[in-house]
Amino acid sequence: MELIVSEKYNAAERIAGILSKDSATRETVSGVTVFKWGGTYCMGLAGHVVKVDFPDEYNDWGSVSPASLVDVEITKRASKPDIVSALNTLASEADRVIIATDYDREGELIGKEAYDLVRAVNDTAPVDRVRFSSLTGPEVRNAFEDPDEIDFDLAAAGEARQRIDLRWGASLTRFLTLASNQRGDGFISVGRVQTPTLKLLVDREREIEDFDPDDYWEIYADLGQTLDGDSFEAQYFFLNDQENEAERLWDEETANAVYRDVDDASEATVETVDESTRNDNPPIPFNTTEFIKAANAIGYDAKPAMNVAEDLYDDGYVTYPRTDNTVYPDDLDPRELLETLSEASPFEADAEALLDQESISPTAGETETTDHPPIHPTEDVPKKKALKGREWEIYELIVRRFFATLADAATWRKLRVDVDVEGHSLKANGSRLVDPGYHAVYPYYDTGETTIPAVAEGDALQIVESRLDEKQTRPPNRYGQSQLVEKMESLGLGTKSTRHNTIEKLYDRDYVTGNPPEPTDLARKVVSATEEYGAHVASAEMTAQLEADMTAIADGGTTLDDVTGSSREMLEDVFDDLQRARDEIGELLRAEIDESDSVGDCPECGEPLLPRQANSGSRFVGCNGYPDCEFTLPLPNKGRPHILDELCDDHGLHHVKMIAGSKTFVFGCPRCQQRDAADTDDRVIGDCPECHAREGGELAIKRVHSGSRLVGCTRYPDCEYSLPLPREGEIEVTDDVCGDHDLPEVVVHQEDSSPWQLGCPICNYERYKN
DNA sequence: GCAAGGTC
Repeated sequence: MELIVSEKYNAAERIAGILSKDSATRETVSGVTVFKWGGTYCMGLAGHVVKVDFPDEYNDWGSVSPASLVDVEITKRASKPDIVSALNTLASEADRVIIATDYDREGELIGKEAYDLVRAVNDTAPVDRVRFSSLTGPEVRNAFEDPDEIDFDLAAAGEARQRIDLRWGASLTRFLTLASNQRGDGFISVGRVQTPTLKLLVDREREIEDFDPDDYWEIYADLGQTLDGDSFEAQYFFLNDQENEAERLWDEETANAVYRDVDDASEATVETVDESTRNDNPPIPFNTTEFIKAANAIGYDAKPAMNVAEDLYDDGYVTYPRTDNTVYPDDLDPRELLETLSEASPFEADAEALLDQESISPTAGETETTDHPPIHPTEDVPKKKALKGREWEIYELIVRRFFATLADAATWRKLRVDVDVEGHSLKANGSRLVDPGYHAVYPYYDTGETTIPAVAEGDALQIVESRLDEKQTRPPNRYGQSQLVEKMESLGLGTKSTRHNTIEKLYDRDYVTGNPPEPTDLARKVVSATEEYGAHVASAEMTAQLEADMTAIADGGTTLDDVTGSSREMLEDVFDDLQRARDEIGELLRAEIDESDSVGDCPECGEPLLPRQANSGSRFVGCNGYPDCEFTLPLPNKGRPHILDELCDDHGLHHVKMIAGSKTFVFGCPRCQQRDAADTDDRVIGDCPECHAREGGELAIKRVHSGSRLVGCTRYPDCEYSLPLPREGEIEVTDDVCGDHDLPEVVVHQEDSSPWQLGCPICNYERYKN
């Protein structure tokens, strides 16, 4: 017996129909419908039927540290038990198995998963792989006549993605969730695709908030043959330094001066009249992104649009809606499809008009793939009554887009008139649609015309009215859903099948609200936390790197283990930083800030000031309003900060104690410490042994940001030479000079103890080292 | 309860 395995039910049905010449019968195996003819069975999977996961004992978030997910083995288990069971049953009896999953990377992995399942119950039957670019008779028959082998390297590339996504996503999600004491469905989710997508929205929101508008002016005049007849609008322009045409005046004085001239004048003289013809080419075929964009324009969000398209596909009315392809395959005969569509009354006239064109040559986009054709209607045309309102609306959009890709270009007549007013130039642009071309069958684009009357060079026109508009530059707009899908596509984030789902997920997780999606406070905090501590997962760069690695795996240039191994090392480093900053991250993410955690109110914005730790490990007091407010104060790096009840008389801030075992000490008011540090002028005590000969660097006693002191080179950061000094006590620089190092001897005066003869800082450091 | 990717 021979077994054919395809990626989905619909494909299995088509393949069975083609290969059996429609003689295949249905049978049910383990509750799954399969197709049978002669000695052949054909079954469809449902995409991935196995799932990567951690071992069961790692499912308890409470008892397993998120960091341990970095190293634990990843297992696979059946996620579609019925289908796996049907495959087992059929595969165990098969003498030959043919993998016919989609012709793309994920299809190769799904095929390899089926191969593993087959091999578990049957270690002898040969397993072949067939690849075809469309589910049509010639393509499919061709592929089965000349079968190939599974590309295990390509499948391994897909598996690398699975493993890396699971490890990073699950471990970081658990870490952030637990660190912020979130419970239940309030978990804080991050991932390679969703977090950079969210960051796009947050970054744009930051841009909008930070936007500083500029004033500018525009000048308009309404011109007519007579003062009370028809008029048209002309706009002032000038040539800027680059000799480009500009309409915006950035200087109020100039704007007023030009406007006075125009306003005082009563006539304009026509200088030039330019007439031209512009071709307006029809749009490219629908891939998923183009479809979502068009559906968006008629009021559908990304996810609902895809849901309707998937329903239409299931009913057989349109081709597969998840595709990157923008080039119709050779086996699509547009004329034949037009004839079929013309038999359906609502489209008859438009289809006939297209069939009457001199030639029919479809447009094509830049992306051509091998798995599915661009979205187009099938030969099976539904009656309008058979569909719900939304379904018909989307179906009509797909039919009309197909029409548009076959239609002629539209032609516009453009008219440009330049006039002179007192030495100033004004222009008017008119446009008229002389041949509607594809617009006749695709009425979704604006074809508004701007009319300008016939004028000739040298004509004098009346200035009916003039206007000085004061305007301001505006911040960028938020991303709309379809723009976001396009941006994701250009960055390689997600796939045709997932982008709309990822956006939906951002809504479900309370990361965005409204439309266009606006990021919530939680989203800003999650993005800030991941930017600071797990930057790789917040950046689209991770995907770019993964794509490159997957290509290398597929080409045999590297291996799955190498790629996942170095990814794990990187994740380990991320966790080193995360563990150190766990408390700070928790505070950052927690919705309500506990007053007892705060040093006081930020003098700049009033938000609570909180002890934090940077990626580098260094501690500081930061404003909870970050990143909007960047106010900080120093903290020592040694020990954990503890907020005391005692308040500073000068600044009203709590004193801070640093808990560090026997080295525990009271740091005091961070603001006083900052002031004192700033007041301490660097005292030069000698030459830098590292760089004085070459660069003239000198050694000075310094107090650094954290409040600790050192002897360091004045050329820091170019020269990093430094020697330690004690934190506490007043430092006296004596006149005694060390014979070995030519530096003064130092004495430290501490409260409650006799002076500490520290001596030459270099000698002191040598002793300390030993 | 975690990701992203298939598909239903």
